[in-house]
Order: sequence, then C-alpha cells, then structure tokens
Amino acid sequence: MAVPIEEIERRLALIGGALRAAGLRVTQQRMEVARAVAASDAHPDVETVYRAARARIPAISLDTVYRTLAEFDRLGLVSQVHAATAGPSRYDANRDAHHHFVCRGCGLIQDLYGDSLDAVAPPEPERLPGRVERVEVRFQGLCDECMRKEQDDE
Amino acid sequence: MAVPIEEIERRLALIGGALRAAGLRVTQQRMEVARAVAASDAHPDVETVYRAARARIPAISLDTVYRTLAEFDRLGLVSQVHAATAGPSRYDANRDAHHHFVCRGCGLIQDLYGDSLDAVAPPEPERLPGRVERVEVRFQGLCDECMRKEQDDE
DNA sequence: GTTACTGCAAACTTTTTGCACGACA
DNA sequence: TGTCGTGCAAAAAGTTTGCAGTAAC
Repeated sequence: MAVPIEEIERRLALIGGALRAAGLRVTQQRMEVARAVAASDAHPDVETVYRAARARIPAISLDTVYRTLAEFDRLGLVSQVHAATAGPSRYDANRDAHHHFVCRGCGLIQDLYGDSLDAVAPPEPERLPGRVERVEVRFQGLCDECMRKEQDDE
Repeated sequence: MAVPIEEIERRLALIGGALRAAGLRVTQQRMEVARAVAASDAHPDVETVYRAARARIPAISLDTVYRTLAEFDRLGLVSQVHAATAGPSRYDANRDAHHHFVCRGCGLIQDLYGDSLDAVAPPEPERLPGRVERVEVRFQGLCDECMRKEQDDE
C-alpha cells in the first residue's frame, strides 16, 4: 500500500518489456493487472487485484485476472506467496531478494530485508535432491494486533 | 515413506495424549488419520491420507479426514506445508525443528536439518510487526528428476 | 488481416457445513 | 447415558476451461 511511484513505474516497465520479449501482447487488461500488483506491498489476493483493475477497466473479468497472474508467475514477473492460514492465492510483485513475516491470525504478510537472510545456504548442498533457485526465510508468528485480540479473548 | 517405527509410535503417542489433554475423544478415525500422516515423510495431501486411512477403516469419510487434520493443525500436532506449485493442502507430522526443499516441477517436499538454519534470526527484531513463533527456511528449485525432464523437452 | 486475448458461462476441484445416527467416555 | 464425532449429501469457495467475439500487432 506504500510502494513509491518510481518503484511502481519500474515494475510496470519490467513487466511490459518482459511481455514483449516473450512475444506476448501488451494489452490494457494485462497492464492494469500488473499495476494493481505492482502498486501494493500487501501481497494482494486475486479478488483484490480484480477490484483494483476493475476500477480502471470496469468490464475486466475475474478469469482474465487469474489467467494474467498465472502468466506473470510463469514468466517470473510475480510470485505466489502463501499466508500462514489457508485462503485464496496471493501475489507479490517485489522481485528484489527478500523474506517474509507472516501472521497466523490475520493473514498479514510483511516483506523483510537483510543480507544475513539472503546468505542462508543449505548445510549440506551435496545432499540436496536438486538445484536451489531461490531461498525464502519465513518467520511465522502473531502480529501485534492479533496478539492484543488473543489476550482480550481470555 | 521411510519414517522409523519408533518415530511413528512416538508421534502417535504424542497425538493421542494431546487429544486426551484437550478433552477430545480418541476415536479410531482420528488415530488412523494420525497414523497415516505420522508414517509418511512425503508430506501427504488430504486425499493420500484418506486412502491410507481407508485401508484400515473402509467406512471412513473424506470430510472426517479434513476435519481431523484441521483439528490436529489447531492443536499444533501437524502443520500444513505448501508445495512450490498450487494444489491440495499437504500435511507434516514432523514436530522437530526442520526446513524444506521444494521442487517447482513435481511438488516434492523434502525435510532438511541443520543448526545453522534453526539459528536464522530476523536482522532487526525490534522492527518486526509481531512476535515470531517459528522460522522456516524454504529452498525452492528443481529436483534432479525434473531437471532431467526439462532437458529432454529442449 | 491474423492471431492472441478477453469475457462469458459452465465445469471442475478442493474444502466446508447441516443434520441425524452411532460410538466414546 | 449424554454428548461429541462421524458419515452422508449438499453447498460453498476458489480456480480452470471452451468458445465466440474483439483488440493488438
């Protein structure tokens, strides 16, 4: 919800370019879906992206949003992030190395940065069953607000 | 698929005890669902647990398996793990500190152990939006078999 | 002008829920 | 014996797909 304008523009340019490079069409719908994910750092779900895109293209359909986000994911332009609690798929347009704090109460997902986290490596790489492409550290817990709520219940 | 008998028994005892401690009934169905997750280290999905449980209680229903796994999750006896690729919920009865390698090709999830991973901590704990209860390092990539398959396609 | 993309509607998969019967404590 | 848990069936939620029209290149 507080991604700087320049960062949004940078992400949109990246996505537009990647579409062209992949031989795909740069449609209004795709760019508005791109804008909706790129403009949020709250890791929005499909429905939220849909609502944001519909504010600019009233006739856009939910299945286009699904298809578009799946396509972006395939191209590596966004990635799915899992909340601590089950629910609809959520997406992240932040392509910089980062990690997450996830709240098991309300579904909050917050980006975390740190060289020490980026540097985490498997203890015995030779015993891995494959090749690592990405490392994500997930800190799971309860956010301050949910902690307050849990105390009120007791 | 290769959890030692003693470890399975240990997990079953833990689950049975926790049910009693929570004032819940220790039913045949619950214990067979427990056995099915406890006996696998392949992070089975609901359907797989259902099939394993049905081999011992033919009349067990899928919704009981859903309800039971959700209950176990609430009690902290199992946890959901997310594969790299979307699909049905998968469960893990391994309560020891551990981490995961996940393959984006086939859905493989393999447990990893290492003190260096357990010790990973947030770089600026005071700036976290809440309290951390668990840390999981996820190595995402492609397993050996999927790497081979991807080469064959080119 | 082609062809890929979109919107619509319908289907599909996964998960949840209400209710009456049966089993655990 | 009382109550919790289960099975059944139906519904809800989330996601995918086929097709005909539309827009991008």
